[in-house]
Order: sequence, then structure tokens, then C-alpha cells
Amino acid sequence: MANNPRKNKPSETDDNVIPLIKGRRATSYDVARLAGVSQSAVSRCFKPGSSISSKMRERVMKAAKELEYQPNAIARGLITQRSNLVAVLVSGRLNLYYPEVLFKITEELSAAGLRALLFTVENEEDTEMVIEQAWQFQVDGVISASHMSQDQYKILEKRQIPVVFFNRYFADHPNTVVYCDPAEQVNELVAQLSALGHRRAAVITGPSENMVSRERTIRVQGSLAQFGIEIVAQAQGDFTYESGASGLQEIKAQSADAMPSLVICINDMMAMGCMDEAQSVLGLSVPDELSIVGFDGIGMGQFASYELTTIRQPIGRMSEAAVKMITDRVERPDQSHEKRVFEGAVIPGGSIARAPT
Amino acid sequence: MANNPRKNKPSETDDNVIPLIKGRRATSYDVARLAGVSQSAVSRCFKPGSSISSKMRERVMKAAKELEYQPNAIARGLITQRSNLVAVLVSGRLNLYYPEVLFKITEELSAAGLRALLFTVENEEDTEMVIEQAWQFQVDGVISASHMSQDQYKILEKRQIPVVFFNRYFADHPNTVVYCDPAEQVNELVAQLSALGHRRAAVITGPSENMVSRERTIRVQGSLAQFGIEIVAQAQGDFTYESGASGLQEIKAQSADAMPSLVICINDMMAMGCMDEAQSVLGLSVPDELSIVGFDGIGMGQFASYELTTIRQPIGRMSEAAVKMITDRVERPDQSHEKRVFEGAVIPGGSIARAPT
DNA sequence: GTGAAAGCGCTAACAA
DNA sequence: TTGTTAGCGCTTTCAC
Repeated sequence: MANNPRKNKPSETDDNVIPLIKGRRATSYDVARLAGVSQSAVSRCFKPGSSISSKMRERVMKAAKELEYQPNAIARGLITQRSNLVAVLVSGRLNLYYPEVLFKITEELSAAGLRALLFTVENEEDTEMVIEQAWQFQVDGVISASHMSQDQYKILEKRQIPVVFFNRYFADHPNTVVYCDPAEQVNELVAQLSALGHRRAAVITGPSENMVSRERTIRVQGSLAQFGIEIVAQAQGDFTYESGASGLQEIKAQSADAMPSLVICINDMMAMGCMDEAQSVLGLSVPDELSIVGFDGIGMGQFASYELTTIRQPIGRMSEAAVKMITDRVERPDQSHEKRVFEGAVIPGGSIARAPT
Repeated sequence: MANNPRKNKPSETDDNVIPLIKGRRATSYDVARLAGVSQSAVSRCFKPGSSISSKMRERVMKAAKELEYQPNAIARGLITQRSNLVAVLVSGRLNLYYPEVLFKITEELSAAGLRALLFTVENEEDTEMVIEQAWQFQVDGVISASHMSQDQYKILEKRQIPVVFFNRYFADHPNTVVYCDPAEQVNELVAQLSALGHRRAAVITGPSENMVSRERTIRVQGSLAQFGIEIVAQAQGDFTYESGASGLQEIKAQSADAMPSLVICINDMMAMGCMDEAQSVLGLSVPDELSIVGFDGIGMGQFASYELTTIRQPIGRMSEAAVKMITDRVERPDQSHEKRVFEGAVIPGGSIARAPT
């Protein structure tokens, strides 16, 4: 760096000649010099809870303000081995079809003094790259709301980077997880549907490798069985609007003789696609001829065109929990794994009615 | 750091005693020692385009792989004065009502080798804080898709942090900007509407302090005037679905005697709210009794319940441009300001029809 | 309570 | 081509 004349510890001669090179950001040394104190004193002023006299603090802060000094988080991270960066992994689909999640997580991280390093992940190779990037940037932790293989997780584990899974986990490998298991609410909702006379249902699931989809599907199947409602057709979607629409067509094909009176979609976005397809294409009125329910509780589901009956996830509390779990594990890396399970909440809507006779 | 016995340049005795402390991440020194080369040789291997022999590279890479070494981006950033971090500022509303934007920007940043440090901004004070945070983290640049005052911008300017504004700019202050001016497309669409016999229109605007809203409103007003279409009512919304709905009510109140045959909403989300309100609450059929158009071209607008006629922004190309402009200015900070203006594209939909007679 | 000094992991002169 | 060396800006002992 010969072309940068700057030195961390300026010589006596520099002292008066160059109070502050124009355009260069002030360092703790600049502040120290201006305040006439040692550099470590400046450092202490910016570290909460260090022993320092009030006159010292005052002098330093005055100089700092004058130079617009703010500690360099990168340099701090280098020495403290804490970057205050958390990698947040989301898939494009998640963000498009459930934007609330990313938003809430970022807010909670921010409230905890952490910054979100955002990564969008579309496939396994992306995840691979993202893990390396996160490692290079010394992230303190990872919140993963996208797909991650067990092998990939093991890399993070070996590197001792705390990971919190958001709405997914490995059943056969210990991990820290926050998710929503709406078992009770599924029962509650299916009970309602049963009381409304529904006896023949169809299900539109998400991708088979997706945890959330699998869990919800199992809950739904269990509840339907318990209430004696038959599953006459089942289609697999990919959480998108379009797949909700095509899913309904598939259901129709599967049950050529008699359509079910109820379609349970494993997320709201598919439920919306399904509803539109029913009304616009198949000419089935919702809810009079076909009842539809979803999962998630996304904002759009409540638009007047849909008024979707659904089971909401407590995204705010889940995000808060995820961040808390990360910070806990950053503080104490030996902390054991933990699984925090939240309940859902049935959101009544206009998309269900008494089964047609 | 007395409890960390590690030294960057290990003494001879360390050499054999501690090949690699368990659980600690490998540094370039560890790799150098294992490969039996100097530390700077390791550094060179990881810097593309540096002169190094192939056998050296091979040896180093072998050792690096063995130790799972990846260069520390934080330390690198400290010395190169380049963090490879770009602050991305979005408002919660933008992300909820236009999630494509954040997604695209992040993807493009990633393709350019930059990481997105995500900040959600709700108000002026947030922006203030975010600017300080970004400064502390030594971000190479800022992409702002949320509100920022001119004073706040000047802080960034003084600190020589390149800023690219996404769909907003200061008219009276030089700045670097990417935005969409759909002047042509507004004309094109209004011409169509005129041909369909519309003579009385209403407009639902966004917040008056919002650039995008103001620009679009002006374009719309100009075009309507040009085609001799009267604006019989105008309501102000805040880009949300709800404000689209209430906006229509306000329009109805303003034009008690005779409703307009056309409502132009300044974004899609309000258009959707407006459409739902028209059909579900006011019992006005869209498009037969009321034509509605929007702006943005969000995915949801194309759902079968809406099939919104709208003017799309080329988000992908705009994001690409924004990232290019940032990287250019990181390379050469003296680069002059630039304004890249994109056109829109009319997306035909089912939300407009011949004006009722 | 304060300052001196070491060093976090890396890059980039410079010398060999 | 390779090694030596001097920092990047900060935190944290350790003396005083």
C-alpha cells in the first residue's frame, strides 16, 4: 500500500501536517489524536460497559462527532471473531409467495443488532455456493428457509456455524428448528368441514421432498381419516399459483365420475390458483359447489376475491424465536439443539360452505 | 486475546506441536505451513490473475482443500478497502407488494460477486440508522428502493459511498438512478381506452411524496388530457390493497351523480383492491361497468381473479442496470452520475372494456 | 482509569 | 516466480 501514505500510528511530523486526509474515513487513531488521548481509549468509548471516566468519554465523543467517526465493523469483526452478520437463505418462490417471512426475519435480526446477509437459493448447487460464501464472510449464524441437504448441513455443523431451520428440519439428525405444526388447527378446521357435510375431499400437496408439505399433508390425511372424510384425489403441486390451478384439473381427471366437495391445498398460493381455476375455468362456484382451504395465512389470501379460509402461521413469533435461537447459539456455541414448535390459527373465510347435496 | 494461544506467525516449536487446533478455522498460514510455502503464495493462489507456477498452485490448493481453507472475506475487505457488500434498502410495503424487485436485485448482485446486506426501512429514522449501519459495515455501495431524504443522501455522498436509486431520484440534486418512465405506454394505453369510448376517468394515486406516484400521475394526467378524457375524481392511496378499495369509495363519493367509466390506479396492488371493491362491495362489474388499469406488472395481477391490464416495468433489466451502475462506481468512484430510464410495456388484460353507454 | 503493544487474517509492495 | 514485510482498523491484555 505504498500509494496510501496513511499509517495507523502517525509519526510526530504527520501529527500536525495532516489532521485528516480529505475523503478518507476517520479511524479511531484520528479521533484519538484529535482528542489527545490514546487509541484504546477511543475503542473503549465505543464498547458498552467498559470502565471509562465521564470526562474522557465526553472528550472522545466530541472528537468522534467532529470527524463523523463510526467504528469499522469489519475490523471489529476481524478481532472479535464476530461479524454480526447472519446469512438468511430464502428461495425465490418463498419470497414471491410468502414475502412476509423474509421481512419479519430481517426486522427481528435488526432488532437484535445483527445484519441480514441475504442469499436467494434456487437449487442444491446454489445452496452449496451460498454456504461457501457465508463461510467466507464469517457469518455468525445461518437462518435457512430454503432447501438444504443433510450433507450441506453437516458442513455448517463441522464449521461450527449455528443454523436455525425455518419451517423445515431433519428428522434423523439433531438440529435447531423453529416451525409451525398446526395439528390442532387442522383438526379444528376438518371438524368444521365435517360438520358442514363434507365427505369427499381432495388434497393438493407441495413438492414431495418439502418438509412443510409432507407434515401438513400427514396432518390433513390424519384428520380427514379421523372424521371419516374420504380422499378421492390427490395432486402434487409446487406451491405456485399455477400448480394450484393445474392441481385442480388433475383432481378433476382423477375423479371423473364425481368431484369432491372440498379441496385442501397445502399452501395459500395454490389455494388461490385452485379457486380461480374452479370458478373461471371449471365454472364451479366457490364455496357453494366447492369448498377450498389453504395454509399459511398470507396477506393476499384475505383479498376480497379470495377470502380464503386458511390456517395461519405465527410468522412474527416464529421469526423472533429464530433470531433468539441464533443469538443464543452465537453466545454459547455449545448450546444444545432445540425445536420450537408453534401452533397455527384458523382464519375463517368465505371459501368454505355446506357441502352440496 | 490471551486465551487464544494462536499466533499468526507460529514459532518453530508450534510448528510441529499444533498442526491445526481443533475447531479453529484454517488461515492462509495454516495452508502455507502444510504446503511448505510462504503465506503470500497462498494469498496469490486465491487471487485470480496473479503470477504463480502451476506446481505451486497445485500444492497450495491441495493443502487448502485438506484444511477446507477459504479466504476470510472480512480480513480481505479490511486490507483491500472493499467489502463486496452492497446495502439494499427496501420498504416493507415494497417487498410485500412487489417482491420481485428485491429478488431480482439480489440475484444480480450475486452474479456480480457482491453480497446483499438487506435493510428494511419504514420511515425516515430507520433510514438514518440504516445509513450508519451501512457505513459501519463499509458497504461498497447502496441500492435504495425506499425513501431517502436529500439530506440523508448527502451524507452518503460526502462519505463517497456510491448510491443507486431504484425508481426514485432527486430532481434538483445530481444522482445515479435507474427508473422506468412509461410515458409512451401510458399514451398507448390511454389511446386504447379512448378508442373504447372512455370519456370520464378517475385516478387513484400513491403518496404525494412518492416519486413513482408523482411521475406516473403526471403521465396519466397528461395523456388523459391529450385524449380529451376528463378526470372526474382523484383519490390518494398508499400503494396498499386496502387503499385501492377505499380509494374507489372516495371516488364514488366525489362523483355522486355519475361514476367514471375508468379508474387508473398508480400501482397494481391498489388496482386489485379497487377491482375487488368495485365488484364485491359496489356491485359494479369489471370491466363491463368499470374499466380498471394499474402499473407495475406484478405476478399477482395476472391471476385469473384479476387479469389486470397494466404497464409492466422491466424489473430484470432495471436490476441488472442498477448493479452495473454500482459496480462501475465502485471501480471508479469519480464516475459521473447517470440516469438510466427504461420504458414499460403494456400488458393486455381483462380489466378494460368498452365504456358503458 | 489510561496507555502501550500485540495481533485478528489478509493483500500488496518490494526484494530476491 | 517466490518470500519478506508492513500495514488495514480494531479489541484486549497487561502495566502503570
